[in-house]
Amino acid sequence: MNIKSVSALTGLPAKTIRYYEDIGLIRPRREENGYRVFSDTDVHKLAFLARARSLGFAVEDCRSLLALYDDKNRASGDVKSIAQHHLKEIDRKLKELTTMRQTLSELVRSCAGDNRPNCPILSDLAGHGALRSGGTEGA
Amino acid sequence: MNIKSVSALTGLPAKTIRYYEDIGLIRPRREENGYRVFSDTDVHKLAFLARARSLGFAVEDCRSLLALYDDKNRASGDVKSIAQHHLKEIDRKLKELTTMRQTLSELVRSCAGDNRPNCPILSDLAGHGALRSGGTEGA
DNA sequence: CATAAGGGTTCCGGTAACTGGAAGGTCAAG
DNA sequence: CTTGACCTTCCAGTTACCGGAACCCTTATG
Repeated sequence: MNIKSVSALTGLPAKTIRYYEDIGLIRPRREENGYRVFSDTDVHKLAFLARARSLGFAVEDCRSLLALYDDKNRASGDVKSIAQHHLKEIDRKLKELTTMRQTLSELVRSCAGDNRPNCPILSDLAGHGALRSGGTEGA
Repeated sequence: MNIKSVSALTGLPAKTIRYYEDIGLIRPRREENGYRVFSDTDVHKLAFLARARSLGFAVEDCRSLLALYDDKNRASGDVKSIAQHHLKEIDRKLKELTTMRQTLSELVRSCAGDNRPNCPILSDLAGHGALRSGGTEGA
């Protein structure tokens, strides 16, 4: 199986597949002419990676997950631990984005969005920095 | 005002302030000895940038926003347009993260997380790639 | 006067996870 | 023999910085 077919099969761009080889996530054989040859196992691993990445796992997490997957003596606790950590990260990002969204949507709502210069969005951006003092010189 | 004070005042690391100068967001004067001297205007701009960045605006958006802020003949519509675009991006990310969170939390919940190897998380990652066919060679 | 502390400066490299593009080899078809 | 579709490697760029090295300036102190 050549890279194009694997790409079609896994949904991963060929560039990404080469990259994954570069960083040692897979080790496809080579033909005489230098072309990569992907075994079913390689394809399976790539599909695994694609799925894990789509769930937002970092590539290094994916490496660990893949290793655990290969290890038939693994403890599911190790897997769960990685997933929980990732889940926390997601929650952190969600919280941050939600806060941003809240503020930003209020600002957008309050802005006329016409030809006039008056703009609550800019006022907020400019005004929030309540600089205590320190300015001893002019512009 | 030297960089340390400005850093304390704006909450931006000195490194970041230098970076913002590098990419042309501010242009502080220099003393004879090469030290940066920040005017009140510089500090104000940096506070503006800090606030905009905290709302998730990309640095290039910040550049545009700063330009609009400086332009007393701006149209608030231009500002609003940038903000709305950013808001859409935030919504996109929120949606993506929410989907991830949903799947991931189910997987985490379903995993025993003990010493046994059986793991629904790994099963999901491995199983989702329903490879249609194509495998003509073994590993 | 030497030096140490605590500023400041520039420049280089690294981060995450790829993506785009150049330059060029391989292979089957016409 | 050339065209076109593959494949290869390698280099650069992306985003928004951070860490660290190597070095300068200033002031205080023994």
